[in-house]
Amino acid sequence: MKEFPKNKDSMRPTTKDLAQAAGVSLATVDRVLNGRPGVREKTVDAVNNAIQKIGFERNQVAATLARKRGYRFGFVLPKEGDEFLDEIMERIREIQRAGRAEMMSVKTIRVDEQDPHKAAESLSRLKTEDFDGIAIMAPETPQIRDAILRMRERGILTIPFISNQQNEENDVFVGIDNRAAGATAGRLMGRFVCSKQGVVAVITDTVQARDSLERRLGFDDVINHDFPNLRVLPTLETYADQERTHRIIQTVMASQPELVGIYMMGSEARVPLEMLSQFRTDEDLVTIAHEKTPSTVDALRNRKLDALVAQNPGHLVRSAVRILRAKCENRPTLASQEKTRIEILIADNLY
Amino acid sequence: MKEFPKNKDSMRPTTKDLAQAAGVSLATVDRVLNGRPGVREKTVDAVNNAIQKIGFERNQVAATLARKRGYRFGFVLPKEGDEFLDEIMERIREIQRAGRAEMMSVKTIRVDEQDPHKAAESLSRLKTEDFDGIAIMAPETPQIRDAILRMRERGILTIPFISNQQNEENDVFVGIDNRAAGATAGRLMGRFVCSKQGVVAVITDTVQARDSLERRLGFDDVINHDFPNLRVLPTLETYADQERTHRIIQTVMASQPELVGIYMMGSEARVPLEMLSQFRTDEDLVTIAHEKTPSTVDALRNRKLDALVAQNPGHLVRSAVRILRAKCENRPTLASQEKTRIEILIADNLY
DNA sequence: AAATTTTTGAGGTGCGCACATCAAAAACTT
DNA sequence: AAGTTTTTGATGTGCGCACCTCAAAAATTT
Repeated sequence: MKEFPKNKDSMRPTTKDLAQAAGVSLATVDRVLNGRPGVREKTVDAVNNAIQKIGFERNQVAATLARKRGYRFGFVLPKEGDEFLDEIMERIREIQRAGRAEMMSVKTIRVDEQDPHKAAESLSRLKTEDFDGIAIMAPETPQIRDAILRMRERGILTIPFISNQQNEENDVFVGIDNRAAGATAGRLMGRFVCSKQGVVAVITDTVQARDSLERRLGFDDVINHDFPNLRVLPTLETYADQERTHRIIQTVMASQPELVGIYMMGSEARVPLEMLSQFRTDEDLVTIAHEKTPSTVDALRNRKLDALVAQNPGHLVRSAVRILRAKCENRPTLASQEKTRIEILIADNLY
Repeated sequence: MKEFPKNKDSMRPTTKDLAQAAGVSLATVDRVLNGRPGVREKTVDAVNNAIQKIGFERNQVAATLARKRGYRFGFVLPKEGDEFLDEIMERIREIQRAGRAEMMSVKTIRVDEQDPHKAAESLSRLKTEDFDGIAIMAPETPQIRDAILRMRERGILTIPFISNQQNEENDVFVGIDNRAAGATAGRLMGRFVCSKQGVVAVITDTVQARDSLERRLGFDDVINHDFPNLRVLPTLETYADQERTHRIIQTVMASQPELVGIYMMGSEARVPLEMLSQFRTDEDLVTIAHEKTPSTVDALRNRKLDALVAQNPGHLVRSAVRILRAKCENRPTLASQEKTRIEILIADNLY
């Protein structure tokens, strides 16, 4: 005689039910569910059919508990960074604290971005035994691309983080579409300038980075297509150097009387903003920058900046972790949740 | 002789370690952790001190598994709704599917918004035994407020969802600051109009809803303060009636030659947008609406709409669930994650 | 001091699954 | 047909905690 089910929720089929439905033992169910070897294809099919038939879904809570060692993820980040990177790291710290209760540990690995060889070497030191998955934010250099490929060959799960690596089939990528981000900045610029004739300056750290290139493309697309009254100057590179930034801004302000807008295209707007507030006399100059950081927020509040095109650092970090975890557990993700939005921030929706 | 720890991760203190550190039994630890009665205050303190001392943190994975009946949450939603509500429901469906694997069930309860008595009655039928927590989206009427208070007295965990209920100490509220949302719309309107002289029309379903009132306040704030060239007309109410919307828009277009902008303040922009595309001749008319829905997205793409001020439905739903769950598990939430952002959408960042 | 109440301890059970071991059965080889 | 390999089954253990019962100990009352 069968026992009564303890409650309605417990009606969910378990591995035991699955074994029975498939006509195999629990051991075989385990082998199939966890992809262990030594099972005939026929048997695998039988189990999979039974999964469909009874609507079995693995209880991830029980599975995680049974794994003992929870999940261990890593974030590879550049050693030197700007305010935006600080935000990212703060969010990683948040998830480190929150993850403990859910048997998840998160570590950061800092690599030297300036030296691709050292960076690649750091990557090659990462061991399969220590990580279930790694999110990598690194510029696109041959050394690093190779290092990532070798990591994959070693069986480490990796996903690109914020800066995309080109030739990968991008089944996943945590970050924004930089071309669309540039287009967004372009349209805001066009609308805020208000059909005045004029020129627009574009400033960034370096156009070497693919992100910068893509943003510029998107920006130009929109301006050329929809705002013929504006002319965009060649991109000015600061090389993250304060002196140089100073000179550049001084020069462009002096030599371009028709200047109506400045687009700070890199993720480091702090220094250009400082310079700008020294020179700025024309209250009508439209300024747009990227990323929400203490200095951009401040500038937005003080009307030194008109708009910000941003990606949410907390979302980026949590999305990376969710995606890695889903991959480990062989689950799909919620596409709608993992698409990182291009946010527009003005003084009123700074939250 | 002590055994070796199985691995580094298992070094996390367990309830057993806690019991030892506090000098009490496992049973007492359980009583304290789960707030069961019959423990002297002194003992409770001893356990809490030990928690601090050894850095104990309950393993939520194990706790959830041991609870057997996972978590059961509910969403109270209006019976009749617009496209925005459709989006919300779609996201609830998503989380229903995803929640199964994590021992979480989510149900929706539709109530008649038009009839506060019936709505209140529906609420009073909800039982403690069936729900661990409920998110409530309902207008602010005395009957409903009472019903919610009585639910709380019955010991049901509730949080306001999207439409805030006034006099609550808002320790939690899932939704946006509508005043800031209105201000955001106001600034976009002001900037997009480009210092032209003119009047702006404001359309909504009904100004009865607190959301509408607050948005209008924020909108007026910004326009009055920063855009003296604009004059905002009294709010036009459509009562969600197609005929009436038609008349209203026809009238305002005909009687206001200086009309430079229209702010569609409610979450139902579909009908006004349809009407507008019939009448609109002036390409310079600036139009701003709320919420990302099929019709607003379409309008944005076709340049019938200049900007959208929106809240992300998926985020709202997931945030509500995370908050409810955290409350059940007596955990804090990540403040940065649960603050719903006021999004600005234009044609280029529609993702 | 005895009776009563309150507080605590000891111990067990099971959630659903991962992971391990060993033996038995089935499928191929020679 | 005997041996070899592959596949499957039976069975156990434990992850960390919730939840339960019963008895013992401590505190309080009479």
